[in-house]
Amino acid sequence: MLDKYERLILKVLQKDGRASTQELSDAVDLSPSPVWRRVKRLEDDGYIQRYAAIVDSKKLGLGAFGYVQVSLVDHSENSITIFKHFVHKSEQVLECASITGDFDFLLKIVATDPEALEEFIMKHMLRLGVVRNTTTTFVLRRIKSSGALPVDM
Amino acid sequence: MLDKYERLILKVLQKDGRASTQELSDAVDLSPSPVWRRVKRLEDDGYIQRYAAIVDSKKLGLGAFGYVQVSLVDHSENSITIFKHFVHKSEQVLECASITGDFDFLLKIVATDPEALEEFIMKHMLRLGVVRNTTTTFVLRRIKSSGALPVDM
DNA sequence: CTCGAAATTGGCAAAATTCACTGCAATAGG
DNA sequence: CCTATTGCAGTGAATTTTGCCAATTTCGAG
Repeated sequence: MLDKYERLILKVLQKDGRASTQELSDAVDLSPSPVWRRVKRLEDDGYIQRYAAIVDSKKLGLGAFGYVQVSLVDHSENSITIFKHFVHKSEQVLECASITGDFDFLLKIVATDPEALEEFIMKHMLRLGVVRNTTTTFVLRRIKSSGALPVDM
Repeated sequence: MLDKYERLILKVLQKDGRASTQELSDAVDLSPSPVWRRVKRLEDDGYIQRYAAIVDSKKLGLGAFGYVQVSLVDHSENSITIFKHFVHKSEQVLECASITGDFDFLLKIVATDPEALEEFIMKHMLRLGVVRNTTTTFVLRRIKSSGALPVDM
């Protein structure tokens, strides 16, 4: 599957997505050409989906995070479509997953402040007409965020 | 604070962290040099914290995600330190936040499969001796993940 | 409100570095 | 001994980075 070099490369690239072939070569202790071939393969085969700049939320004035559990009024095709569409078009929804338990979805929401967060839920989410019930959990402090995926070694 | 070009640049770089100055220049409709200066400023001022490769979890054999709410046995300095240390050293813990509500922390965990996820909680987290209680919510399907932060425009 | 000086910012061009990418001989591993 | 992979070297291109001048905006004095 993945050899030790590929695993190392993934590890490094998750921490520094702009590492050049040369830098990777140094970090991984393998000459540039095989490193380059591996990176290319990792990209082509979809191990690396894309690259992204990680932005400081506070600097952007986004000081409030919350997790919102959502249950829908029904589970018709239509309701689900409406809700998913809302999730995808709303930039404030950072993550969304369907989950086990009493609720259908768990969303991670960002906003400038707690009031704005509540407003988002009230004014936008509940107005969809497909949401039966929600439970909001506010983030007091972010201890760890967007940790890299573990690459077994 | 941030002008419209900087906001656009952030928007693009969150989607493509490897966009070159030239590419940004085209996307933002501003010549390369001011674009370059802006990117540099965004990096130096900490708006851009770092760059990262986004890796496909399934390809790595990581097929199980879960959200785990955790409450500690007490809130002594010591217990909190132990728990936080565990969170930071555990690669399987992708996110952690202290939260409002009945629990103290909400963690996002990844594992190869549900059993491995449960094992992680049982064998590793509960063995810390500082965890009183946990509630695990399994992710059935990821609808949206790691969406870029909204940059007001 | 107008005018003009100062400061900021954009655009162009050039330089220098670095980078991606490709053959090929050497090498290692089975 | 054969196959797969490495390391090296080279090449051409793309990228970053800097300096300079023009354009634009800002802002205060009149």
